[in-house]
Amino acid sequence: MSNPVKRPITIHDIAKLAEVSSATVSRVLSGSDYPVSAATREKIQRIAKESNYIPNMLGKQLKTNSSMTIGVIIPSISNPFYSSVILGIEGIARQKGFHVIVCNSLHDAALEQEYLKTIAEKQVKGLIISSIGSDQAMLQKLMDTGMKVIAIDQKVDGEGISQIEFDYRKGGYMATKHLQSMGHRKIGYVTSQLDRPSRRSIYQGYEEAMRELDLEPLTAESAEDDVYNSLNEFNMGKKLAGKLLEAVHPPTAIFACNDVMAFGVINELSLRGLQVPRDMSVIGFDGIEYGQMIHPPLTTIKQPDYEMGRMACSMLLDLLNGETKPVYDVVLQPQLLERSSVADVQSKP
Amino acid sequence: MSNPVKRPITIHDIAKLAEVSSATVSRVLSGSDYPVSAATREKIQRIAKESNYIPNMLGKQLKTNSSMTIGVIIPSISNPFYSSVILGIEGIARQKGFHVIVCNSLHDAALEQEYLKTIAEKQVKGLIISSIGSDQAMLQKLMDTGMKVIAIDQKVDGEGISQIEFDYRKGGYMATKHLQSMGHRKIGYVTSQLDRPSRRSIYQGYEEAMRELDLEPLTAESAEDDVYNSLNEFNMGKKLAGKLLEAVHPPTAIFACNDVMAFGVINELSLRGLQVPRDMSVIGFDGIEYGQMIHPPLTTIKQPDYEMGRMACSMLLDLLNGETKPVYDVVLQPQLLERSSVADVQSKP
DNA sequence: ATACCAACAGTAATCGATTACTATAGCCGC
DNA sequence: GCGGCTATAGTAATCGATTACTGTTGGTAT
Repeated sequence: MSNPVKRPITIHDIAKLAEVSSATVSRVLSGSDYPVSAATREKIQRIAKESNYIPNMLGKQLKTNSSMTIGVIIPSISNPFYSSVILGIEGIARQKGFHVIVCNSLHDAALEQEYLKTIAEKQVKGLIISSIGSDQAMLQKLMDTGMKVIAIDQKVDGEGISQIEFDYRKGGYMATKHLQSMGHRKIGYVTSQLDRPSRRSIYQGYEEAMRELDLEPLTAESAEDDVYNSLNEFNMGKKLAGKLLEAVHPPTAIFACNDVMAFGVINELSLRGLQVPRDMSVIGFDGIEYGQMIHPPLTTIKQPDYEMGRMACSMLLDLLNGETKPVYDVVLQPQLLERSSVADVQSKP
Repeated sequence: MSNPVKRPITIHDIAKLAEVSSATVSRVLSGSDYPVSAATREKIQRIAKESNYIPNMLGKQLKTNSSMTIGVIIPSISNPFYSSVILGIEGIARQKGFHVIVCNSLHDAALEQEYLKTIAEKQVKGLIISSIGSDQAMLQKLMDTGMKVIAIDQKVDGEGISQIEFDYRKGGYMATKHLQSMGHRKIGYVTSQLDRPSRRSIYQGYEEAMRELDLEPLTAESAEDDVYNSLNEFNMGKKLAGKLLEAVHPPTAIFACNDVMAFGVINELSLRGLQVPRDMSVIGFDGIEYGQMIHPPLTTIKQPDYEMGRMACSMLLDLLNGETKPVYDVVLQPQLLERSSVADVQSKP
C-alpha cells in the first residue's frame, strides 16, 4: 500500500537487461534506420515492453533540439470561435505527429507575454497566435531566435509574420448590404468598444455600406472595457439594444458585432414585446453553432473558424519543415448565413 | 533579410562573457539561495538581460526531474462545460506556477490512451482526467510509476484515484421533483444513449422520482452513438421531442439530459406551434451560459463546472506536494437554476 | 595562535537519450 | 589474398542546466 517511488526505467536499464549497449537500445527503440540484428532487436523490444518502458522526451528533445510541439495563444477557449480554431489546429497537428500547447491569454496582455516566454522556454519552435497585446517586441525577439509564427484573427505587424485574417471590413459590409437588400434603411449597429482592429474593421464595413446609400450610421458602442465573458456580452447587447430603441429615429434592423451580443439584442427586444423579425430584424457576426439553436435562428456572418485553424497549422508546419516560402497573408472571406432573423420589408410593387 | 539561425544563448555563453563558471551563472539565474557576491550577481544578470537569455527548460527539467506541469484530458473543449472546468484548473495552476497541457480525447478511447502516453513521456507528474475509456490498465500503470491522478466528472475505478464527481442521480431526481412540485405528472425524459455511467445516473434519478409518486416513466433514448457535437445533440433533442409528442399520452413537461438537447426540444416545440412553458414545460441539465440567452430562459440543473476545475487542481497540487492525504472522493451537489421554462400547472384551490 | 565556519567560486558528474566515431567480422571481387 | 564494403555493436561526447563536492579566503571565538 505504500509507494516506493520506483525510479523509472531508462534505456540504460534495458541495455543492462538485454546485455547490449544503450546505443543499440536507442537505435531500436527510436526507430532509427541504423542496422541492428533481428535477434537483438526483438530481444530489446520484448524487454522494453515487459518493463513498461516509457521514453523520457525531455532527454530526447534536449539532445535532438526538436520538440514536435507547437504553441497556440488565444484569448479564451470558452469562446466557441476559438475553440473551433483549436480543434482545427489540433486535427492537422495530430495528423503530422505534433502536439499542441494551448494558452489562454484571457484578454490580458501581461499574461500573453508570460505565455510567450513559457513557450519559448519549452523550446517550442512554432507558434500560432491571436494576439491581444500591442507590444510585439518580445514576439519579434523570439522570431529572431528562429521561432516561426503565424498570426491569426488579430493582425500583428512586424516583419516575417505570416497572417491569416478575416476580411472583417467586408463582413461588416456584407451584413449591412444584406439588410439594405431586404429593404432596411434605418440600420443600427451595436458593438463592444472599438478598441481592437478587428472591431474597427467591421464598423468600417458597416459605415461604408451606409454611406453608399447616403444613410446615417446609428451606432451604440459600449463604453466599458470588455471583461470577456459571454454573459457580459449578452447583457451589453441588451443594454445597447435598449439605447437604439430610445433613439429619435429607431432602426428597423440591428446589426450586432458578434452573435452573443445579437442574442442579447433579441432577448431585450422580446422583453419589450417586439418580435424578431416581424418588428425588428437582427443580424449577428461570427456564426457560432448556438445561433441556430435560438428562436428565431440567427442570420449572421460566418467566419470559417475551423478552417482557419487547419490552415494556420498547415502553414506553420510547412515553415517548420524548412520550406522557405515567402511571408504571406491569407485573407479568409466572410460568408452570409441566411437564417430567419431578418425580414424582407420591401414594398414589392 | 536572411536567417542565420543563431544558436540560442546558454548559461555557458553567459559564463564566458561574465568570466565566471557556468555553475555560478546557474546559481544566479535559477534563483538558488547559494551565496554569490553582489557584484558577480549583477554582472550576470546584466549580461543575461542584454543577450536575451532564454533558459532551456528541457535541460532544467531533465536534471531536476520536475516539470511544473499538469496534464488534463477531457472529451472536448468545445463543450462549454469542459471549457469552464479548464478555466478553473488553469486559474489555480497559474497561481501556483504550474502549467497546464490540455488534451481533447474527442470521445475516442484510443486517442485518450495516446494522450495518456504522451503526457507520461513528457514527464508530467499530475493528471486530471475525465475519462471516456473503460480500460484503465494504462492509467493504473502510470500511477504505479508515481503519477498522481484525479478523476473528474466520469467515475474511474482503480485504487488510489481520487475522484471529484457530481451527484448525477440526485440532479436527475431534483429536476424531476421540481417538475412534480409544479404540478406535472406526465413527465417525459429525453436522453442520448445511456451508455455512460453519468447518463445512467441521471436517468436513475428521474426514474426514482417518478416511482415515488407511482408515475410511469416515459423515456425517449437516442439509439445513435454520439458523435459529440453540439449540433447533433440539438437535432437529437428535436427528434426525441417529436417522439414524445407522438406518444399515446404525451407529457406536459420534458426533462432533457443536457442543455443543448433541451434547446432542441424547445425548438421543435416552437416549430410545432407549442409555446414553452405555456403549452409544455422544459427543464435541462448542465447550466451552460447559453441557457439564459434563449427564450424562454432555460430552467436547469447546474453543475458547478468552474468550481470542479479549481477543486480538482487544488487536490492535485496537494498530492504533488507530497501531502499524503488519503484517497478520497468529493461529490459535488447539483443546484436547481429556476428560470422561466417551467410552468406551474397546479390547480390552486 | 589555532580551530572552525561562512562566503564564495570552480570542477565535474549527472539527468536520459542520441549519435559521431571507432572497431570487428564476414563477405565480395579480382 | 588483399583492399574495400556492409552489417553490427560498443565508447564516449553531447544537448543545457543543476548540484555534489572541493577548495580558497578571511573572519571570529577561545
